[in-house]
Amino acid sequence: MIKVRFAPSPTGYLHTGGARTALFNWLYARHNKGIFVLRIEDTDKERSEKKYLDQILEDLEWLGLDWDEGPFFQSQRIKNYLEKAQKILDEGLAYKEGQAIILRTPQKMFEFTDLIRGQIKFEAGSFKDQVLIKSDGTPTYNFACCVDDHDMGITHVIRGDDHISNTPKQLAIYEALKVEPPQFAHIPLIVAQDRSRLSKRKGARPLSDYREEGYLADALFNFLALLGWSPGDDSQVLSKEAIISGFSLERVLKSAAYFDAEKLEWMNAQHIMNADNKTLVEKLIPMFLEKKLITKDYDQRKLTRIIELCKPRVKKLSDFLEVGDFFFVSKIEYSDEAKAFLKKDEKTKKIIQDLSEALQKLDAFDVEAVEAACRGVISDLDIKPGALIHPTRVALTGKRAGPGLFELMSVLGKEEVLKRLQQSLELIQ
RNA sequence: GACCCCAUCGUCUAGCCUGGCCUAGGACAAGAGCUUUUCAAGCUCUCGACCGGGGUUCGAAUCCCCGUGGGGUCGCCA
Repeated sequence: MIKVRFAPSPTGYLHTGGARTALFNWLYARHNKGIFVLRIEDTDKERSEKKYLDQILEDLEWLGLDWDEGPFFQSQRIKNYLEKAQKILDEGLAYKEGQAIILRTPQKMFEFTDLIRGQIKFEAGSFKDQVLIKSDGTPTYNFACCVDDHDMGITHVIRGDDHISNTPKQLAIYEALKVEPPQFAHIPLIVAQDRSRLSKRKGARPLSDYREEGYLADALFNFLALLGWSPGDDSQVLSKEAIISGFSLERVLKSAAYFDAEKLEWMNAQHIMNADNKTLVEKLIPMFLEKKLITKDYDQRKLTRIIELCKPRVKKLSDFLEVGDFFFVSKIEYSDEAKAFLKKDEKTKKIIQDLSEALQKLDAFDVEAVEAACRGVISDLDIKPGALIHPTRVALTGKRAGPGLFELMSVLGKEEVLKRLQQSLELIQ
């Protein structure tokens, strides 16, 4: 049974790099029907914080990376590390320096077969003795990591390739522990724009940022999966299920990738377009409520229709607020640009008036009826369609761009449309 | 500096293992056009890469070697 783990340390928020490591572990587990373990490496008491832990758990859940075991906390396993270190000490493989226990690293060549990179060899004598237990009685990262990976039965350690040089040190520890090391797979890092390591200063953003900005978890999941892995064909927009079934370490690349936010935006737009309206409505309602665009007694059907109309013009969930806000406000705020647009043609007044009259007579206010009425006015006045459509759009929405006019009119409803047209007349001289 | 890793369009990548189907394919971005009531979406097209040099071979993006470039690690941090 394959068993992998994600082992973040709660000394900072989860960023895209960490999330991708977690994702690949999770995918490997799910693809192979294995187990995904979550372990919290909180041996650094100074820097570990509860708020980071909470954030990490929340972000993993949001992304959809559920764990089968844990979270286990290293801070609760200190006794275990001490015992294991004591045993190594008793066997004469380590020595003490003050309270610290230090492993005598054998001066030999260490090698292992990386599942992604193949054979990796380290020259003999390229590392010093390794501290196992620090003077304060807590284990070092490398030691706790080895003890836990073994105790928890981890079969595959999938981690960032910045850990390649930790591997020989850990091999030495496994040797001292007298246990078989797990298999290793070092995945390429996500790098900053200048190809150096991702950091807070260099573009590493907390996962929560993406969530708050209105990215769909599935879109980020999809995008992250495609960084360093590909299904082998040309497909880009993939469902979670497709990614799970296609995932393999053999198809993971060796070279680092840059996180292209623009492509993520596109991908998010694709996932929004593919999402069914019901799902979107559910996600959007809290946002609309917060912005006070709707009240608790909102009209579910109308909302669904609005979202359907705005869908293709939106990249992030938050964009729905800007694209579709005019549907909800009781009084349109005309921008200077919009005012100028309405003013520039004296015929506009007549057009709006005639249109109002034509619409007044309508019983049904569906898209077809509205369009017929508009077309009627257009031909009566012998004008180009744009001469009616553009000013009417501005009059009704305060914007020069947006969903199709007839569609939005029918959503707004007869009463509201007439009211807004009336309002706009005041602006037209 | 030492050790280790990596190297295809600006970016993400397919192809590399099992050499010929590659005058290198797709996607994002950019540009042009179509569609059209606007903006999007959609569709079509254009731009654009095998780091360099040596081998091996009838033939190399693919195999080998040497350079070069970039990156990572060298903590009683994780």
